[in-house]
Amino acid sequence: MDIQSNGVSPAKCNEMLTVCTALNLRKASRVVTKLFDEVLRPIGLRSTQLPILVTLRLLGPTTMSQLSAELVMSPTTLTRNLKPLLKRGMVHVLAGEDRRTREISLAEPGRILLEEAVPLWEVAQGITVESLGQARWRSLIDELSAAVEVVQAR
Amino acid sequence: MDIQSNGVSPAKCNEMLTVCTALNLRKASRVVTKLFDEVLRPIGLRSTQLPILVTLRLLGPTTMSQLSAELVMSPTTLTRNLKPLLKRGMVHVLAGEDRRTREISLAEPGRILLEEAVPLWEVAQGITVESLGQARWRSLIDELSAAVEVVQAR
DNA sequence: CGAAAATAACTGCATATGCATGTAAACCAC
DNA sequence: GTGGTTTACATGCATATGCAGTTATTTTCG
Repeated sequence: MDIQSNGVSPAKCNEMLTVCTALNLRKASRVVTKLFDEVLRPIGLRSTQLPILVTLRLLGPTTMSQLSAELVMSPTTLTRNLKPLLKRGMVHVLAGEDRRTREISLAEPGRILLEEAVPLWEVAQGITVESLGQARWRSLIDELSAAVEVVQAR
Repeated sequence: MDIQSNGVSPAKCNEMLTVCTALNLRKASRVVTKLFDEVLRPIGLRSTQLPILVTLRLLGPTTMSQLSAELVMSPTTLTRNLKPLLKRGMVHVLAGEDRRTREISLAEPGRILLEEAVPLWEVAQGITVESLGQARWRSLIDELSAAVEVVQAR
């Protein structure tokens, strides 16, 4: 509404910080990831690594593409994220039948680590649910799922 | 319920992937960040950098601690995130009166870049709001804010 | 005042994230 | 069946993220 601009208005700045979808997601992501990382630290797992083990347990041997699609993560990122798990012998990576592909699978130590991780995950998960309250938390999860679906499909 | 364990049950794995607060936040964060990055690319700004400029515009000259608290970001991370902006001359970093601190401020090119960024931000923001629908989006923002508050205060 | 404690920021390390590009294998068309 | 296209994955580059530990300064207290 200003006749001559003196930069973006404070009001606009406030609005951007308050309602920005990306910023709010990133902030919440940082805070919650930090919580899960703390709880998982005793067994040396990161928030990003646990879902990889869980997905492998569920899918059985699979390819990079499949796994990255399942995790909604770029194949590039998955390549790197597998490295620490591979170094610790938690997963196997073999050449696939189609020799362009890799066959990723959960190694025995990974299966055991996953078992150890579940109770810790329950703790971290419980903290988030209780902190937000069941109703609010349920709502959050629903909307996050919806967001992933609709924005990705765009 | 199994009498003898054969690893974490598929049902449990499914549950973890579906309801994990950290995983859902990270997935949504990746997808939405990617959208904002795409839209902001023409002016060479990342999703993380825009909020820094906006916050500086709002706070005026400030310190690392203040800025990082405002952004809900570790001071460590802020140190690195400022580097690309500093290299491009978008921000000033001077010694503070208390010589342990730095005085961070928005440089003139940063002020201009911020003006260019606003209409692009509106586009990305609009896409997320429309994709989710006003009601769902509003709800999402509210719950994300709540999540940051309660989990951080924990 | 001077030593210990507290504070602000940075660095080394490890991982996370994705674009652009490279490489190899499979597929497809003629 | 060979040459172009497509597919699957990896690498180089740049940034994002935070812990542990370091350095410089300030504050606190005997």
